[in-house]
Amino acid sequence: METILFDYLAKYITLTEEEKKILLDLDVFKQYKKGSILLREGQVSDFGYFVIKGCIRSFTMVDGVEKTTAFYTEAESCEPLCKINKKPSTSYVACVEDSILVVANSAMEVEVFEKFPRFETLCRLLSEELLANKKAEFDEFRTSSPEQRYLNLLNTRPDLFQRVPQYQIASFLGITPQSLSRMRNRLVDNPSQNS
Amino acid sequence: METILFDYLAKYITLTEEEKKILLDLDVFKQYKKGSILLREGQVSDFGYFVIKGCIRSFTMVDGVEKTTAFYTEAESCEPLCKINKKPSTSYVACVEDSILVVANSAMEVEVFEKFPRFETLCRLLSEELLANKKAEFDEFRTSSPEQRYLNLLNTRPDLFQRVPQYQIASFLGITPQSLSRMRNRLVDNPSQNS
DNA sequence: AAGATTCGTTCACTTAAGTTAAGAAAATCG
DNA sequence: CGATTTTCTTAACTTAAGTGAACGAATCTT
Repeated sequence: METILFDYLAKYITLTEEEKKILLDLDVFKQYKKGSILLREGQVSDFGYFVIKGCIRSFTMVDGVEKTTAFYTEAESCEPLCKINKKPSTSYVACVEDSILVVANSAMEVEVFEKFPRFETLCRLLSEELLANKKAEFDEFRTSSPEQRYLNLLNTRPDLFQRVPQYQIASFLGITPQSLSRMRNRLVDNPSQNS
Repeated sequence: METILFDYLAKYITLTEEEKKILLDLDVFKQYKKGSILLREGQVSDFGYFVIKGCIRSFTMVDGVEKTTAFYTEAESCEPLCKINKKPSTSYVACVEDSILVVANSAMEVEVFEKFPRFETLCRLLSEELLANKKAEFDEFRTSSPEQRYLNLLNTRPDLFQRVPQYQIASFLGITPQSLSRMRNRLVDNPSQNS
């Protein structure tokens, strides 16, 4: 179980056994059942989540309708906005599947940074990389049609279609479930511009 | 001129005079004329940009058409993806106006981190905050119609409409210039749901 | 100031997404 | 296993965005 976390971190720095122990001693591995809500609108929470196994999603409620804004699966991490800006959350975070997560708050991070200063470099690099990736993903979204976004998601995250209800994928693509259903028919009837 | 930079940084940590001097000694303030291209598709560059005065934008070329993906104005910073992943850039960065920028690369950052370790904490916090903001902005985009995005941009960055050609704003909103022009007419004829 | 280019608007037409509603299919739960 | 709830699909209609083309206005250039 820890190996998923340490393999992920190994891309940035190699941890010593002692450093690994510091992390494990924090007792950050938690299990959640499908449907568990980790963060609610209005809450101010300090916790971030790293997915060991399973899938979590964030969404907002707009006029009583869920709008899914992100999916996080194995080796991805979710840092809610309210953790950074300390304001009540405007979104929800919930488990799409039974999940095992690393759950940590800012106090735990500071504790680790003190015992183990290299960890802050790691977090900086990680956060810079996540930012760069998020920008690239946003650029892609901004410059694509719903159909291109759908085909792109099929290529980049095919697993999501097996794990997640379609209406959640639809709002993730910025369209209604009806449009997604219709679009898929269009594409099988006329499989022209699939990449 | 430096005050814009230091005021910005003051939100995160208060710099000593000595620390300020270290930054100024790097000689990072540069002037560019409107239209200057800072980064081209295919280049691998290590530089990031912080806007002191002026406006820069990033865009990609898709089938010979520019797609604007970001505008950066006073006290905003632009870290191109190629700086992080060291791969050839897929996008351009250019000056929309005559601009004064802080231009710095990774080597300069490392130099500062060594002389002045608190700067790394600052960069981590900054980068975490930028990531959180980018996610929020993306969420907003994803869950809005083009019209809502336009009204939202009018509220949040009204200055852009004075500084930037409309066809660039159109692709920033994810639509064509024709659609934007049409939409504005619709809204003045029928000023119903403006916030 | 004249000429060239860029930019914004308009128009007619096509295509796709939103909306509302209904029902089928699948998953969940007792 | 059957009942209930959730999810997906289909359909008819409405609305808005994409496309291609044309033209005038604004802006650069020299």
